[in-house]
Amino acid sequence: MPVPDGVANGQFTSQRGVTIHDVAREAGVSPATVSKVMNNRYGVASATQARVKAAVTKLGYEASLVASSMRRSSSNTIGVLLAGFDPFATEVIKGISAEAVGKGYELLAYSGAIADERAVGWEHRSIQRLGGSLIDAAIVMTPTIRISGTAIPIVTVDPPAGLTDSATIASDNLAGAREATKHLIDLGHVRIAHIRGRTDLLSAQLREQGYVQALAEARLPYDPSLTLTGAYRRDWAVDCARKLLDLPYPPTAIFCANDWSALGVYDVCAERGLRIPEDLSVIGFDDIPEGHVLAPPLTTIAQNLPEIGADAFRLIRSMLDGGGSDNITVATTLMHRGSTGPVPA
Amino acid sequence: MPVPDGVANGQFTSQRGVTIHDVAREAGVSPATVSKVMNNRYGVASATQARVKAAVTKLGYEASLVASSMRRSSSNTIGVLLAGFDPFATEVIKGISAEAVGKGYELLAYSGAIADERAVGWEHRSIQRLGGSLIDAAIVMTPTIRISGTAIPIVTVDPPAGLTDSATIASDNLAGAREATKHLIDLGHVRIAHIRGRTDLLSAQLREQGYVQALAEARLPYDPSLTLTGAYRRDWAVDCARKLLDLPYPPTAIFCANDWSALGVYDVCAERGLRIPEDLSVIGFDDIPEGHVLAPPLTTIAQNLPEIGADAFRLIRSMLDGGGSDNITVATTLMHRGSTGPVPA
DNA sequence: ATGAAAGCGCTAACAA
DNA sequence: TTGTTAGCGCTTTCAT
Repeated sequence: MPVPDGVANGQFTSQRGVTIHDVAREAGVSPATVSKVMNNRYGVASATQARVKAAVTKLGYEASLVASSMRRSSSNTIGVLLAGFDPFATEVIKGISAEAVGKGYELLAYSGAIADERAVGWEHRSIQRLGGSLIDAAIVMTPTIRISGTAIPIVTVDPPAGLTDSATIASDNLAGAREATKHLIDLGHVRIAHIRGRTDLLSAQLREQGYVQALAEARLPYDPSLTLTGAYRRDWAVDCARKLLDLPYPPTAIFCANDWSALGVYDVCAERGLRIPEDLSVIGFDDIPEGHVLAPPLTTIAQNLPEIGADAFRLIRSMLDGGGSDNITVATTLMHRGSTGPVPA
Repeated sequence: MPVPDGVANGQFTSQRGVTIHDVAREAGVSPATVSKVMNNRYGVASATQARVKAAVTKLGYEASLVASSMRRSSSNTIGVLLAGFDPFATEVIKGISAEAVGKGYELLAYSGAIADERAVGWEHRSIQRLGGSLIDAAIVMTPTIRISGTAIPIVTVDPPAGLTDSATIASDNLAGAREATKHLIDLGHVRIAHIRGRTDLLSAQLREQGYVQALAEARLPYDPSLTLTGAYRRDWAVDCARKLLDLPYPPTAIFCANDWSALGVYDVCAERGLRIPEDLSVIGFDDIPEGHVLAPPLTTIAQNLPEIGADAFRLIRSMLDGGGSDNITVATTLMHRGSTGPVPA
């Protein structure tokens, strides 16, 4: 194994990188002066400035983010706090990142729940550990609990139920669910089932509510036996679909609270030889890539995840500038593909 | 706007969060004792321990990552350094994150190129700023330059040309390109063009090399006029495709260095009324989602991005444990979809 | 215009 | 068993 230049022993022990003291020594000035030059403060002779800059370039010095953010109040960095880099979080991050370009902030995505199994409360830990020094503000992705009493501005993406007093961004789950259900109604369906999500999550509550509203708006009867809990899980949805199809008067269409649940419905149709959409219409929510490659491709309600991220970034910036909190909702889009069709004759 | 508990004025000024001193005061001990309790050091009376723990819980204290990593040598955190959260980087991160679960490390993805326009050299800056204190090691995504003389172990994903002396992970671009070309040859094609990528990148060089090798292995003539530079860009590829099809003896198949280039070929076929694959076979590289929804869906060489991430994590861990550097190559997969077929009669 | 000194929050070494 | 001291790298007064 070749030794990189500048590393003495090929191992990476306590080597600390080049510090402000190294630059000061090289330039023959004090660390304070180097700091002034680095931060463009007034009161440094241009000759000294040049000497320091030369030393900085020669040594490849960059101020340690840790040390400077510890001393300063602001680090110019916005934190994105998440439990793990799942597809939802990463799509939102792409939106944050795109919006952040050229705005003068660095982005730092921190996944602090990976180390220990403390699943609940990771967001509090992450905020405490990074807040106030390393990051000036945080965008928290789908937290498990209410966050309160933080020292920095927080924007919550996909908030838990009951969190309306702080800044939040989420898809318009209510309108999306209404549109999904209305789509089935427009196709002539009258007996429409709903496989709902995790009832402890606000998103699932709103999607169910949208379903109920759409039925009411169309003056269609609401049959409680047609709503089962799939908990956003494919395996649970399989059970739900079986029960639904075993009903004496089964539904002709199912609105699934998410695409994973819809996949479960596909499974059951395959096992029973039911054709989609001829025998049963299926609509999902989220628009995951897996839905595209299904046969037929899944009709679903797409979330605009990058837009959620962009909104989150704009909101956190405005809060950093002294602006107030807000609760933002992002429009969804009906993706009419192959899994929904007219009611069977 | 409601005021979160614990924040005095509704604004988030210099509020610093709860420190070790607050806990010490609350428990009636010294900060050092609190530190010992937090880090499970021996030599603390169990009564004191209980008192400190109670104070910690009451105040919701978590040690500042910045302060502790500044004092310690290790922070237990692995950094993922990137220019921005693009699709390539995020897919790899998913793999890193999945592999990191339960291994006792935190993950910190830092995008330091967003703030200023210093496109080249962002990786050096990020390493200097975070290395040695905030992160114990770094996985650097597609750097623009050679990295050398770092104080911490570095693994490079998708390295630039000429970087073989340090730890690297990349797709097996050579074998993938060979397989793509061979696929076309097996279909009976003899006149196969190549729209190559950015010639300054190692990946593009290897893909072109694989194309040439496959031709040689099949004892097919290599015609330099059939290789044009698309620079991984759709618009450039459009020009390339036009030139290729205007040739007196045009190719019957095109191997594109990436899927974006293949999209450009699709554009040209549409504008000229050429059918894919009846009139022209097209194969790409990367397997981006956009390729799935094309008509016909794009045949391509899929990179196993999550596997690249997982390998990167494993390698960096082994280096942290004193292991040596390595150059790892990850297998690609031919995705035979609709855009390649037998040579036109 | 420059440098000395203090201190951000934490931990390791040492003293009591 | 506990507390005191020093210092990580940096920035910010405040002297000089």
